[in-house]
Amino acid sequence: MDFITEILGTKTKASTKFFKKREIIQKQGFVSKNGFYVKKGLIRSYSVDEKGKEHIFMFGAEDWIIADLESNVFNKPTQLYIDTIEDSEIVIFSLDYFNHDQSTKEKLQKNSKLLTRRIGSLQRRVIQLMSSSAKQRYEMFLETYPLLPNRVPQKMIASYLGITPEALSKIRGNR
Amino acid sequence: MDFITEILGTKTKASTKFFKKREIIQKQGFVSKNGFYVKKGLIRSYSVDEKGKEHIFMFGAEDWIIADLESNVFNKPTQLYIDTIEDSEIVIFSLDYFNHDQSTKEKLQKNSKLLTRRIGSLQRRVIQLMSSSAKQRYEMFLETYPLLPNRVPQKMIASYLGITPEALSKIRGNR
DNA sequence: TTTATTTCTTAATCTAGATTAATAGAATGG
DNA sequence: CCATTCTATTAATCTAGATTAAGAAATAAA
Repeated sequence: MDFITEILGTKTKASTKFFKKREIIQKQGFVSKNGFYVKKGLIRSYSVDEKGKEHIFMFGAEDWIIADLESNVFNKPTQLYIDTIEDSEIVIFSLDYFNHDQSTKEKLQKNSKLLTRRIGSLQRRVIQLMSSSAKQRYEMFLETYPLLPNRVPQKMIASYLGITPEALSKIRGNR
Repeated sequence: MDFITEILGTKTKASTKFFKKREIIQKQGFVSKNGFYVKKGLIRSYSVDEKGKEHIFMFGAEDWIIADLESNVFNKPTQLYIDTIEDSEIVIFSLDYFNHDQSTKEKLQKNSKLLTRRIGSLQRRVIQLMSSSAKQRYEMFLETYPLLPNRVPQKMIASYLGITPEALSKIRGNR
């Protein structure tokens, strides 16, 4: 049994779907009600600013959950696009799930741990963005996600780091 | 009954303590096991980088919870100091609470909502840091926390925004 | 394969915000 | 109350990273 089933339970009507590379899973502008569990493949969530520039919020490889909780919680249109970087198999499930009665205590506890972990990484990300240089952030990225650079184009890594592809190229070339 | 008691339950041995302005509640370098609920007053969590510069991660006014979940979850020394900006009354509680059996389903659900909300704001913060100028971030800060500027010195707002006091002064003076 | 499109690199120039420094105003403490 | 220490402002200078532009390398498509 995979990780998401363990949390959601077997009775949940979460549907599994297959997406080709570059397919859009979620568009900016709607209220987001679903979470996406990556069974296989690689996806990303990103916002697009007024100037049309993309900012990658998160990568999701195997066993990760991508969701726009900001949109779901505050009930406002999502700022995040979600699309696939590789052909992917995705489990789509309702984010309201844990607010309903179906869930058991055990599952709720597992979910709490999951959420807490996510807060932990976001906390670190915020502190990093505020206090580290682009070079330091790139080095930390490589340490934290050593396998991603093989699967993700560099311009997307730059976007995740909050810098331009040109700046990343400079850093990598040690200039 | 206040908000934190509602979540923790009345039987929990959470202790309430009083702190004077500028007292340190938590020091960088230890594994953080406690959360801090602000009953009255104002506190902040912040990291200090290699150059000795402070970066405010979060303000906590009445009814907020401040905690270093990154430290607690990954069981490593906290990067965050926590101290008081005003004289404060703080409820100190164990972060492991929700992993134990004492909690009820209802309380776990409340806690999940809380965590989800926090993820929502952190998400927004990350996207903002990546895609908005200092001026835009300041304007959004004023919208989101209209009451804080009356209680927080400007240099701390600058620190929260990820800029220097000089830069904030420039922005405010419209230069 | 050849062609078209996207990605990466390099270099020149520009700019938001950092740094440094000096002054004035506000808060704090004896 | 005055003296000290913090906080905010202004201005000059500096720099990390943005922008612009162009060519090279890699991918995809035909």
